[in-house]
Amino acid sequence: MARNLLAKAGRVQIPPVKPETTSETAPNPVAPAAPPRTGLAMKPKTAPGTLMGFMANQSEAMKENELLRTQAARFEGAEPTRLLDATKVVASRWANRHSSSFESADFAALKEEIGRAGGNVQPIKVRPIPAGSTGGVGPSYPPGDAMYEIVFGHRRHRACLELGLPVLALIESATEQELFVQMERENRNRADLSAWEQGVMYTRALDQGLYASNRQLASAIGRDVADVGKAISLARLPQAVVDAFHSPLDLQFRWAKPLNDVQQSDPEGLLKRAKSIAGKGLTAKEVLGVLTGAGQGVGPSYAPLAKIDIERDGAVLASITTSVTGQVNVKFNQKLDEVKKKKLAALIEAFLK
DNA sequence: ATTCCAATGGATTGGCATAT
DNA sequence: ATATGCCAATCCATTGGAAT
Repeated sequence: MARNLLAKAGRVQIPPVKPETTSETAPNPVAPAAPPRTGLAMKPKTAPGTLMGFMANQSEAMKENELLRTQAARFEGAEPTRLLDATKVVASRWANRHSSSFESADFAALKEEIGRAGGNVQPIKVRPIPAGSTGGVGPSYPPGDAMYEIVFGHRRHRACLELGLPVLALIESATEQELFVQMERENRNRADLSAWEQGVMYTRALDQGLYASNRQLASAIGRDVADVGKAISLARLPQAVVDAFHSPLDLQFRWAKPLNDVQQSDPEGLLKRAKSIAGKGLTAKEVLGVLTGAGQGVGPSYAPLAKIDIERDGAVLASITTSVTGQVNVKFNQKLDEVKKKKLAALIEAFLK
């Protein structure tokens, strides 16, 4: 399993990434997450056995040459961390952060921490935007006015920007695809990017031709194509459907299928229901239940989620619950003897006919 | 020119394992 | 209990070559 993943990653020339640690400080010419990859030079020592075998057959001179190239490549395009004017740093065009990401308690805590420290201790990563070129967003920048595009660290940058502080950044050149892959990996390693945000990022990359297919994209970022597909289908849901949730960040991977089933079978009904509950303060699961048309004879029956209690003299004897996937569970709050169980089985059988 | 067929690539689905 | 990651099986569409 893990081997499989490594093989995939190796094929698309992505060196293993170890998560950044908070102890990292400037200057650090070697980006931990992104040694530039150029041809053979990027092959790590931990490459698959086939490569090891190949290397073993090289002459000493060739091996030394290879080693030097590898070392040189690690510094190629890399610069030490520097304090940059936060206003000279822009989000990349692949930026995937929804505005809610900057309104959460998490972000407030991060901002406060950065404020206390007088800046971000853990550097963000940026790449220079060539003067006169169109950067990640917006128009081109005048020559002489150095601008940078964020590879990762959007939240840290945003915090510094709002606090009026300079942002500590590691500057490194990167191609469009490298930028995308690094950004995606960093975000996913930090596990703070929602399914929907991931989908938006992937959708953008596909729409702009960065990758030709879901499969190629998934392979490039070392992810399963199934999960990429789920994220994308969430991101492609109509805006009204996304708006029905308190925040798009509430959308879960596993809801992609039920929502898309309804989108296929009853698009008008879906939109109607979505608009009718927008801003009503329902929980995400309740929204899902309404959107999937449970109990309305429309589309697949997913999740009416409300619990039904069967009571007598004020005591709950049994209750019926429904899972998000539509499984109905009946729980008895008392023991049943064999006779009653058999009777129940017969009742259920007759009921399901 | 048309039809058939196999190979290939891409996407979806459902199930299982693991983590939280 | 739920969310997530991973995978095999399956379906679908496209492509290219062979046969007619």
